Amino acid sequence: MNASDESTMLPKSGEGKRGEEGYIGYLLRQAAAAYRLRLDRSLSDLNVTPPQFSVMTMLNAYPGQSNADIARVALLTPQTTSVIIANLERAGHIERKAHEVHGRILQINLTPAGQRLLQTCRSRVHAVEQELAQNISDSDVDALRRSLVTIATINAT
Amino acid sequence: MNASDESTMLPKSGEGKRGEEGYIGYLLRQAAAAYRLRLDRSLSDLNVTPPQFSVMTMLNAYPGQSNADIARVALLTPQTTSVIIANLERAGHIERKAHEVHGRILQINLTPAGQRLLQTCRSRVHAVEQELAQNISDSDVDALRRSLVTIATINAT
DNA sequence: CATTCATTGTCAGTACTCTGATATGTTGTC
DNA sequence: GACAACATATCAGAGTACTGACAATGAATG
Repeated sequence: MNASDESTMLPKSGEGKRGEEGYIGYLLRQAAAAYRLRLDRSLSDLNVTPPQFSVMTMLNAYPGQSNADIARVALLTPQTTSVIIANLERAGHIERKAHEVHGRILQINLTPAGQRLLQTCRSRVHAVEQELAQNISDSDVDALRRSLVTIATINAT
Repeated sequence: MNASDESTMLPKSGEGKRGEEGYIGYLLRQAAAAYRLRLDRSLSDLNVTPPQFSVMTMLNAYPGQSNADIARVALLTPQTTSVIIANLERAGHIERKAHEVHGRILQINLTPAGQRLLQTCRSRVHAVEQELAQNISDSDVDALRRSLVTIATINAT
């Protein structure tokens, strides 16, 4: 049951103010949440979250980075990445060792188990990505990527 | 200082795999995080967060909804909106009262103070929205809205 | 009427993400 | 060498968001 008697006044998702006429921030949040949820479920049996997959992908491409490096690349704060990296370390997917020269820096690398896990994750993520691309025209996908990069870059502190 | 000796190998944000060629989920997450951060800072002196603004906007448009209603409209779980609504209630921006007929439902409404606050928030959010729209072509904004609605709606449970 | 089912609200637990603050290590300047 | 400036890591606190589980209310079915 609905709380109001005029429950028919509630627009359905994707219509009116809740659709293409709404705030961009609102649409952005919902789209990101929906996509993340799909990814979440697709990776849930592997006990890997989308942010963890992101960090592992970066460490695979650029091994030996520090927590601060990861934070810069991911456009996140060091405190945030610290939590994600701590969870990855606890699960045995990554290892940290002190930098030879710089005593305070901790260099991070994927463990062999982490590399194998990353491979499995990658195919899952690709599948979700494919599914998405099939529901949007190619030209819209191009515009989408362009716009998202712009939004992410405008005020990237 | 950088953790690796080949620090120049790190691509800058918006370039290569970190740009228009990367995962859509990755771009989506970064764009949503960047936009949310801008909104966060623009509203910080009012002690209102973007999700709280969303909920207040919905309650203004459709007064008397329940927590479960809000969750459905916002495409979030009731647990999530419950926390947001509890914070809004603690701050005195909203009020909850039992439904006359249905004993368990709690209907939510903005307080007068909450309505005034919403007006202030709205102008701030509009400004951020304007700033964004100026950096993206009109046709790309249209495609962006279209794509975001599609993504948010595809598997909206 | 009794049982079942769906809805509502909420508790507990986990993870992600921010701000603010603190301690430690490196570098550059005097 | 002493000191200031910067980078790194980390602690604490708050808000957002999920899954899983539970009790209470109302509706539907037998």
